[in-house]
Amino acid sequence: MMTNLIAGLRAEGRRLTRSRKAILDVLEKSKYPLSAADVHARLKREQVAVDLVTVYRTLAVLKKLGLIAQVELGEGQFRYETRHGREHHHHIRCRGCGRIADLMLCPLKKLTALVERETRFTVEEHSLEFFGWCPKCR
Amino acid sequence: MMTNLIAGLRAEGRRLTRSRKAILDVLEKSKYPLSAADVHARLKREQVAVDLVTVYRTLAVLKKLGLIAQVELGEGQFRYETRHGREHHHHIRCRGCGRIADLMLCPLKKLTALVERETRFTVEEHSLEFFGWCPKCR
DNA sequence: GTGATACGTGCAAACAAGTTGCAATTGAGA
DNA sequence: TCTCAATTGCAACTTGTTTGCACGTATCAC
Repeated sequence: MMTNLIAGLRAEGRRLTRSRKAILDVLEKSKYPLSAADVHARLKREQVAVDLVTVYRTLAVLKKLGLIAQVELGEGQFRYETRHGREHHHHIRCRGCGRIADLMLCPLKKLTALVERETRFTVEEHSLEFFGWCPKCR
Repeated sequence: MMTNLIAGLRAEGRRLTRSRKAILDVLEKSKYPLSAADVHARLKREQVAVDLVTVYRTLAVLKKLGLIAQVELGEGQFRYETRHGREHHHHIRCRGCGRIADLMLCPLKKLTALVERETRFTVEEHSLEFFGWCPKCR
């Protein structure tokens, strides 16, 4: 949210701009993760003129600040969603219509520790996605 | 493996070709999932002349036949690995060097049932990937 | 408030991954 | 061996994402 945005940007000597606010705002309002093109289209719909390139650059900044998360759902593109006010969660995507729903669960705490022990990697993040058919497409 | 390949192809009125054998073979030999470009490079190294386009088309066929699985590891590209002789498993990828290791575990049976009940989707597949730092890059 | 400066933006162009159209080639059944 | 549809290679294209550069503008010091 805006407080975090300002603080995060400050901390890196970066600036708060109209575009950044607008892009974060679009993501905050969406119920599911958006692609760069999605964000761009929504900004246009709201009469906010921001270049697609700026959307990409801004998403990179917001991601680095930890304000948004990058998600891959088997589409060959990235999607982004806010972290603000949302619990850690995962997604399910319909193979028919592409509908995406949130799953407010994550039982991987213990598993992460196990993975670290087994592989000697330090786990920083994980992604868990389900794919299937929604009621309408079944 | 070849028997499955032949049977699968037959069943769809498709043919067994040198390229298809070679591509499946490359995937069988790899210890980690490969991108289309990786497969292409390895074929070239083995003096097997196959166009990159054919690699893409073949990967699509093998995937449809269920002989290989498509994996996304946060790189903005797809990777593929054989299913033959390998248990269902997941991966961990190093944020430093990109090294990919297999994780021979998957505790999601129960969770899948839970997801189906909650979302009313029919779950067909899931992906679970970890990201972190390998011992060398830490 | 004003000015200086480095960060941010738009536009065009480049890149990278993956796809498509089409003519030439080839596997597999008759 | 012949036939014919499936397969392949090549070129061109599409889509998603990144980069270079000149211009614009937040922010800080005064």
